[in-house]
Amino acid sequence: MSEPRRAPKIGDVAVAAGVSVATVSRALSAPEKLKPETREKVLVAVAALGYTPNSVARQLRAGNSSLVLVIVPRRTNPPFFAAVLHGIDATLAAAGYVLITGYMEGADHDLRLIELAASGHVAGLLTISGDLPKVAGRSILDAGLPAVAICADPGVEGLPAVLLDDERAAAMQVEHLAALGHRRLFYVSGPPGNYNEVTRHRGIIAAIERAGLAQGALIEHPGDYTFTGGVAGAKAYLGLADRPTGVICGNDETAIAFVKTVRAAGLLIPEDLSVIGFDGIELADFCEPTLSTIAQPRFELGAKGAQLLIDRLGGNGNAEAMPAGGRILMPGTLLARDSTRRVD
Amino acid sequence: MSEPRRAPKIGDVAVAAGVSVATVSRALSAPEKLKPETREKVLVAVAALGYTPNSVARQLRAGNSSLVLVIVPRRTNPPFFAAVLHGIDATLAAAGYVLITGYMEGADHDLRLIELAASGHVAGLLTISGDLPKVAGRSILDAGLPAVAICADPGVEGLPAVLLDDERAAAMQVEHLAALGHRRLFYVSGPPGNYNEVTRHRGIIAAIERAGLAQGALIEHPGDYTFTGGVAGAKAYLGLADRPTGVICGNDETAIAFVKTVRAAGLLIPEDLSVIGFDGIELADFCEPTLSTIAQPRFELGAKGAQLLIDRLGGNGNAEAMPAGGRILMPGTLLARDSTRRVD
DNA sequence: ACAGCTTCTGTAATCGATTACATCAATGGT
DNA sequence: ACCATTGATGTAATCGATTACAGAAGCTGT
Repeated sequence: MSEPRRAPKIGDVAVAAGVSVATVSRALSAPEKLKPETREKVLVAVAALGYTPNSVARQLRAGNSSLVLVIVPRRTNPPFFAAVLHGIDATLAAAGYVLITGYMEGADHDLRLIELAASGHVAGLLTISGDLPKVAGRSILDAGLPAVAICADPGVEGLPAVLLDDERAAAMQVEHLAALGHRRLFYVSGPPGNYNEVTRHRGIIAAIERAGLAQGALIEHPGDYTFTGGVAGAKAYLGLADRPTGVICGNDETAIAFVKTVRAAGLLIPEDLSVIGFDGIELADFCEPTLSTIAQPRFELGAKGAQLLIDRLGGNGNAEAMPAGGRILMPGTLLARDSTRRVD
Repeated sequence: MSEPRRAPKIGDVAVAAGVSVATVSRALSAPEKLKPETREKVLVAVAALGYTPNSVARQLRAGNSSLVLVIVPRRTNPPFFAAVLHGIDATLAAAGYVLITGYMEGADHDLRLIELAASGHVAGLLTISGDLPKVAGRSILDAGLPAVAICADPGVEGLPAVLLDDERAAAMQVEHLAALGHRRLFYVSGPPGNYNEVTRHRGIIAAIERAGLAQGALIEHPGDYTFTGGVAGAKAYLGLADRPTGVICGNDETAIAFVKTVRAAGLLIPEDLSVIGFDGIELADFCEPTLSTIAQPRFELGAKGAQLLIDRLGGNGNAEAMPAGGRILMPGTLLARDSTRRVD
């Protein structure tokens, strides 16, 4: 194995080009300050040596990082978060930033994320998890990094957030079923206490009142946004003496598992009951029957959140992009497909 | 808004503890060299000031990074890669490393990854994409970082790889269908040229020969490991004059979309045809009918690959963990479910 | 021809840690 | 009682870049 030769440093380039290190540095980061022919000489040397500036050193001196840490909840809903991350990454990359994903996991692990945030490596913070890493009294926000929340609002003062209008979107689930004549509803929720769950629940309750449905029109079962949560919800539903005809699920995975389970028990969808999901992942259009759902603008949520962070990093303390209250709400879209229909 | 006070530096701690900076540094990274009471004094000051070492400075001086860059293909198969990433992250975290995900995207974007690898920030490299970032003659491997490939072998000399035994696993797909009496097969492949596709294709051809099936027993249609690829494959299948009874799909998403599409055309599964997928994502057990597939040990692939990299980073040039040839193959597992059955 | 400006480039300080080396006190062997 | 050894800590060099400041060279106007 050939000894991988030492990476060239700025001094090597300076020697090769016959100039000083300052000139090399300027050739790369402030070209307009150099005589064109000098710059050219340096660039030739850079290319010849295959020089890449050591950005650790650069960062130590100049204090500007190009890394953005994204806090992602562990192990739920990969197709959903993948799309949000895509939006984030595309936007960050266009502005020259690099994305680091930090998965929430548990105390030990989260502590590492907190230290990473305080370590000086990271320029800014995005979170698409409602729960921020917080260990032994230390929060990841203590580092004082510019931060933006996406998809879920951790409810921290002064933390801007780009959110789906969850309350409205959940109301749309109810309104869709109510419009189809369903008078009693079953709801397989998200994890109790979760930001999205709490907000959507509020929207559901309000919509039920507005639709003039009865007091006890809603039967709830706690879920967790997973397939297995959907199965559990379906079993609870099947055990009911008098089953509602409309079913609202906290997300698409829950809905798909719910559908699968009640069909296995002999029920027909949408003949016997209607089911509506939430999120609008690709899969919802490839399951049987195709799933009615509320589509979130996943890519756009990520992109918008990333853009907001970039604006703050750029030092533009512009209120321009940021409405009062620090929240941007984006609308969900009803996709009416085969899993819901008019009640007989 | 209160001015976020300047992060404390090692000098501040030294003053607070009444010792020198060297002592503070040692208290944190080589405690055994200090008198216990001195160390204690320093730790108290550290806690009081909420000091976190600036790891940019540490890294510049000591040269040891704790970041590992993982190259992930863009936008295919999130549930699959999420599980592999989970295995990677869990293993890295246990050893004190932090994961950076770099999505492959296109020339501009990939160049940034190449520069990141050369920038000194990163300790090592993992790739779960068969294609490595390579732009204008520069490869991400030029930086000379310790690297390990997972799931797909980029075919680079000296690059260790942790792989599924794709050839064997694909053969199992054929064997499963052949054992059920299917004599003619349809194959919706992965992207032509892709490492996994090429390897599995070889396994399929070999297994067909061993099973004594006829020359033209296999009809192939190129896919791309996505839902839409599965739909396209199904349409091609439906257009066939004399349809094979056994269908092999490149992955589970392809299979699910395939199933959905041919059922919509009125065919019954498994009565009219059997379909087998590949990967073993959760969803395969929640679709209709449940999907027979080859499960990959996703978490373990990631964990094993990460462990291999950690071993190399630790300086243990131990051949112990690494067999000759630099490849570790892990077996797939046949999950026989409802989408396949004995041909009538 | 020379003072006063620009424009370009070089010298050296600096970012915040780690660590080689120096220093000093305490200990032990003879 | 003295020298060698060990242990604990401090001083200062160092990692590889950026950048404030200084100096040199080239113009301009009088």
